[in-house]
Amino acid sequence: MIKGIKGVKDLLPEETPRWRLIEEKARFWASTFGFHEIRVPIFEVTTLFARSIGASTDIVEKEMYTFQDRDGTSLTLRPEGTAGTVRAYIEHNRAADPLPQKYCYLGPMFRHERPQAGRLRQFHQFGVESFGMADPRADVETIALLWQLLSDLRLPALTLEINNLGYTSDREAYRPVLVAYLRQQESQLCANCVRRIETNPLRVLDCKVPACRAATDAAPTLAGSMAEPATTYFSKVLEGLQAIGIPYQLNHRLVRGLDYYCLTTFEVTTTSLGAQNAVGAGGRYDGLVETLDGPKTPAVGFAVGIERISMMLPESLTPPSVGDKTVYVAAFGERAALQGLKILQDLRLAGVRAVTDFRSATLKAHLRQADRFTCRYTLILGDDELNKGSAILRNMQTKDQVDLPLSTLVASLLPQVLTS
RNA sequence: GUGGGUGUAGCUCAGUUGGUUAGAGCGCUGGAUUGUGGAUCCGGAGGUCGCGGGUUCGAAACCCGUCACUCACCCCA
Repeated sequence: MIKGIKGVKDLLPEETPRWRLIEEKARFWASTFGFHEIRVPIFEVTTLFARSIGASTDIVEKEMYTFQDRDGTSLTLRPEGTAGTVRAYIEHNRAADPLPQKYCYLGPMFRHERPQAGRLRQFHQFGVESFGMADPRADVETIALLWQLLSDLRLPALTLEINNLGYTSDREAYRPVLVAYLRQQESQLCANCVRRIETNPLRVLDCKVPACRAATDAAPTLAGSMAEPATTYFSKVLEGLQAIGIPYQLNHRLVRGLDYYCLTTFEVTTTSLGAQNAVGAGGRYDGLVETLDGPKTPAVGFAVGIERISMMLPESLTPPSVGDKTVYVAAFGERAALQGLKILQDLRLAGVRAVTDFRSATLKAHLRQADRFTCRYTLILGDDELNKGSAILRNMQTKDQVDLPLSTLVASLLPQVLTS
C-alpha cells in the first residue's frame, strides 16, 4: 500500500468544514481591515529564502525542502509566506503604486522537521503583510487583526506576548554587553546555549532549559541599551494597544527565529496546545524589502498556523451538518427510476441540494439511506405514484407526507425545503 | 538530528507466568418486514496480530533488528 509522506496529512471530509470556517473568518477579517489576498507560488529559488530568513537560522540550515530543477537551479518549497510575498511585491514593482499596500495569503508551507503534536512537514498558514507605513499604528493594526481573528474563533486561553527588538544599531550595541554577561555564566548554560553565545546570543534568552532561564534572569536587557527612537516607537505601539483594548504581556525574552525582524515582535500563545504553544506570531521587518533588492520599505506582518487553530477550535463553532436542507430522492421501480434521475437533475439545477443512492431498489433501502444522510425530506416516487402523476414528499422528522403533482414538483417543493 | 511510548478487524480496544480454531463493542452487510427509515432481535463478511529474523514441542505475547505512528527535546505556525 502506498502511504502518505511522513508529517503530511490528509484532510478528510469530516474536517474540511472547520477548516473552511477558519479560512472564511480569516479572509473576512483581513478584508475588513483592508488587506487584499495575494497568491504566490509554493516554490521559489532557494536564495530567496536564504537571504530573507537568514542563512544561519534553523529553517535555512536544516529544515528546507530543497531540490534541483532540471537545469540545475536550486529550488525550495516555501517554509514561510513573507519571502514570496515580498519577492512578488518587488518583481511587479508595486512600490510604484500608491502606498500603503496590505496583502494577505493562505496556503501550505513546508519544513523538514520531526513531526509532533501541532507540527507537520506540510502545514498551513494564514498571514498578512502591511507595506509602506513606518508608524506604530500600523503595528497595532496588524496585531488588532490577529487578535480579532483569534477572538472571533473563540480560541481558549490566549496570551499576546510582545517585545521590542529595536533597530539593528540597538542590537549591535547590546550584543557585546550580553555576550560579556553570558561568558560569565557559561558554566551554567546548556551546551546549545554555549554555542549560541557566538552564533546568536539573543536566542539564549529564549531558551527553555530551566538552568539557562535562571542564569539569564539577571542578564542585562536589550531595553537597557536601547536608544531613543526605538523606545519611543515601542511605547506608542503599547499605547495604541491599550487604546483599543487589546491585552498584552511584555516578554523581553521573546526573540523570533527569523533574522528579518526589528522593533515590534509578538507572539500569541496558548496553554491548550501541548508543547507547540504558538498559535500565531509576527513582527516588523523594515529592512527586508531592501535586502531583497527592492526600495527601502517599512513593513509589518504576522502568520497563524491553521492546523493549530483547528485543534483549538471549540466544538460549538464547528458548522452543523448540511443534511437538513437536503432532499433525498427515493425513486424505485422500472419506470420511476428514470423519472427519479430527471427529478434529481431538476432539483439540483433549481438550487436544491439533492442526493440519492442508485443501488437502492426498494423503498426501505432508500429510506434507510435518507436517514443515514440525515436528510430532512425524502421524495418518494414509485411506479404507483408515477401512474397518478405525483410524488410523495415525506418529512423525515415528523413523518408527515403530502402528495405533490409531478408537473409542478420543483416549484411546490422549493419553499418547503428552503424555509425548513 | 536525539530520546520515550505504542503497533491485534474499517474505528476504539481486550487477549491470564508462552498453550488448541485470536475476541468484544461500534461500524458495515443480510434477514425478521416483497411500498415506509431510526429501535429491537437473529445471521454474515472482515485479521500476514506492522514487517523480518531468532528462542521454543508451541509465539499476538519472550529476544534482536527494522519500519510506521505518536509524544517530547531542538525549533517553530
